[in-house]
Amino acid sequence: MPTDRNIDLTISDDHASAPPKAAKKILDVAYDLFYRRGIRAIGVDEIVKRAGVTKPSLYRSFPSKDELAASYLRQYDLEYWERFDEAVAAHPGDPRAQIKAFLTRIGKRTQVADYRGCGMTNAAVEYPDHSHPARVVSEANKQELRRRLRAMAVAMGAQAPDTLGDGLLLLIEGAYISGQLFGLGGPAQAVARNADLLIEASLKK
Amino acid sequence: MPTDRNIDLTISDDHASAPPKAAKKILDVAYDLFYRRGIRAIGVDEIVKRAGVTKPSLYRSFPSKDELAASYLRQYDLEYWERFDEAVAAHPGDPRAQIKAFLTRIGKRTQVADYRGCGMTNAAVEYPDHSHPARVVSEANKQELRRRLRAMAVAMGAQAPDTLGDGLLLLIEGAYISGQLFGLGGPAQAVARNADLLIEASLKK
DNA sequence: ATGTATACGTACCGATCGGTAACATTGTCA
DNA sequence: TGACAATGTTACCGATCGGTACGTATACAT
Repeated sequence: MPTDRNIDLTISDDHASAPPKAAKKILDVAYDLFYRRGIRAIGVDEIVKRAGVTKPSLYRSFPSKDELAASYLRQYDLEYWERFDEAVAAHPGDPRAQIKAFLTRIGKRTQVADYRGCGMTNAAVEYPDHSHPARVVSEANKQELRRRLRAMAVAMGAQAPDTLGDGLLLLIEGAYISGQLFGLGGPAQAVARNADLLIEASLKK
Repeated sequence: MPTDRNIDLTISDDHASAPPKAAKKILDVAYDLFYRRGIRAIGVDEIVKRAGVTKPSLYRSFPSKDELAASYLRQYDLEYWERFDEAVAAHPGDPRAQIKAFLTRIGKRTQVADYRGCGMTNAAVEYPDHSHPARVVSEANKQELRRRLRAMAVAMGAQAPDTLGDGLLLLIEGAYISGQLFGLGGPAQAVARNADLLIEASLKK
């Protein structure tokens, strides 16, 4: 009875057999390690050790560490938009409330010890080279975030929707970063309030 | 930005009196490399090679690579507050104009290819461990930034000065990060405009 | 049972990591 | 001239880096 991890996965994963594939265990462990401690800081040896597999197994499922990092971010991307869409779905037709819900959630998440910010943002900082596989995923995620925020600013009827959308993006990125810089009681807890203030000022007149 | 800091070295270089200090060459090169490509990404071998010195020379001047990184950030800190104080000095007694000047400058600096954001912020992302020498310097710098922004929000007569100060910090950090994420035409160019909007909204009533 | 394909493990690779020991060379000042 | 401090030279350390050659175990269809 070696592993009790990933039991939650079996909920959607039916059949009696279906042994937990090495690739999934590797990606799960890599996700956690890469996010919490950084991609460059984690070696493949530690990943395979914590995943209970061996190195060749990793390289049969992923062509390289860089591609494993990109896979981690693709998974991150999926879950990111799930959270985003949840905030959107909670307030249909009310983009201002959607933003507020999303930012309130971010603000809350930053108020925990050892908060590590946004995996996408962190990866971009770790890899300045625009051609790095991980950075490609990260940049695409941020472009999409910008697109959505600007669209919501339009829907809110902002005077200068692109400016407001970008302002919201700046606040969000600032929350991610200052969340991990300041820890509890940091500026990130004020992100939703400031965003609402900014929205208010951008709709005026 | 660190491009002009080597000039004095080449011009005033030795012959006459002082021998070229290895420590300075090392720190100059490390500054440039650490900032542009990241601390973890740069090995000591590359630093000494580019500095034209040898490894023992590095370790006679700096106890470790981590301490060299901290020294780089201490230098960064000095230049950071120089720039900040320039913006302040340009508008005596007018904190709102000081902020605007500082943010306008940041917004401009982000609009260049291969912009790499804030060295302090980047170092904190690279080293989540709060006890890391580089991170210690980084966190102190950010605490000071927060302190100053909040004080300026008070001076501006904001309704909730701590909230405004923190909001400005979020915008600034967002500009640093999105500057390196989006490159030219990114959201960071709107930082000063959004800050002014936020200030306006925070003074109202 | 047997062949076959797939999954996994043992052991290893060369390169690079941060860091050091021991000694030679240089410039400056007295 | 002699002494000192700073730097250079060469060679090395153990650990870890990302990555792989190659043999072994298991599953399944025939």
